[in-house]
Amino acid sequence: MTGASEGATLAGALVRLAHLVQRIFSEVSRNHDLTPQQAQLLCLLIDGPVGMGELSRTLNLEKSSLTGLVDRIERRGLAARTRDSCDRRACQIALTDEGIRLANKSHRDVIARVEALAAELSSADREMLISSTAKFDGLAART
Amino acid sequence: MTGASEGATLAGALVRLAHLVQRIFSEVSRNHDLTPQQAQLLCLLIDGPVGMGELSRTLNLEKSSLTGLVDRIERRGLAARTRDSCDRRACQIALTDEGIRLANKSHRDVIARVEALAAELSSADREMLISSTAKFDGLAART
DNA sequence: ACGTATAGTTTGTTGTACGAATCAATCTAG
DNA sequence: CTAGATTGATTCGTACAACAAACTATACGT
Repeated sequence: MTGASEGATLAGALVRLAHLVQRIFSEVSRNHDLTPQQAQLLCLLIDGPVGMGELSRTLNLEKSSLTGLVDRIERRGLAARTRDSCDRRACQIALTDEGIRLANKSHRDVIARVEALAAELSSADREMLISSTAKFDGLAART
Repeated sequence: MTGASEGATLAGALVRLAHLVQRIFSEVSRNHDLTPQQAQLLCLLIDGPVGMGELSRTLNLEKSSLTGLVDRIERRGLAARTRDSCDRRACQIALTDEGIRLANKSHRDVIARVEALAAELSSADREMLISSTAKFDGLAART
């Protein structure tokens, strides 16, 4: 992932950055007794119930993998399946109260940790970082 | 991971970015019949043999987890353990010829995919992205 | 109504990751 | 120089993650 002497290549910097974010995410998850995947799922549900199909797409997970993940999150009482009224095959995954609590806490913590790291950057640098990464993300969205 | 309506927050952009890099990494790995973890290990060994201790630290993995990962990579003939001459407890993990081939190919592919995405950015934007992410990585290194 | 497509689950397998216990080599006091 | 602590790595048991293929049930088009 690092390796192969990339001093200031774009890819190198981005890969290191991804690794870093990943680590933060893992640590935060662990602090809340969640796996990174479970925390990620919770965060994805913060804005409201989502169907399995959409989850599968945004998480890049096979439907079968997702079933298990949701099973475990449900077994812990953090979310629940509710049958979709329009389509009786489909279901929506919604956070429980406990799930909302945990999701918000995790989300908040991740943000805090990232912001803490960035605290030493000048606000100009922060702006640049935001705009350039956002621009990059934008490119990817159209793929 | 996304969720919670962060329009242009720093953390939000970085998390999305990490997710994106992660996805690229997964796809490339899969194309070479590797898991992301295995590919990451291979890339880490490109610059030469590394000991278990250092690997464990840079990968953020418990020693016991690493043992299994190296086992599987070794079973596929991509790397080999060699006892350290100075410390007979320790061992160095070195790529085999086949491992070198695969590692380089994977590494190259990841870079290519990232660069392809960034190709549409103006060179000024690329420069900004590089310098700002590198600066951020630099901050984290001192943690 | 029939066939096809879609949404999710089940099943079986491989890989990932941890912690606790273990083992051997090394280091360090005394 | 040896007893005890430390360090580097493996083993074992367990839980989770991820996939593919096969399957169930609902929805939809003609």
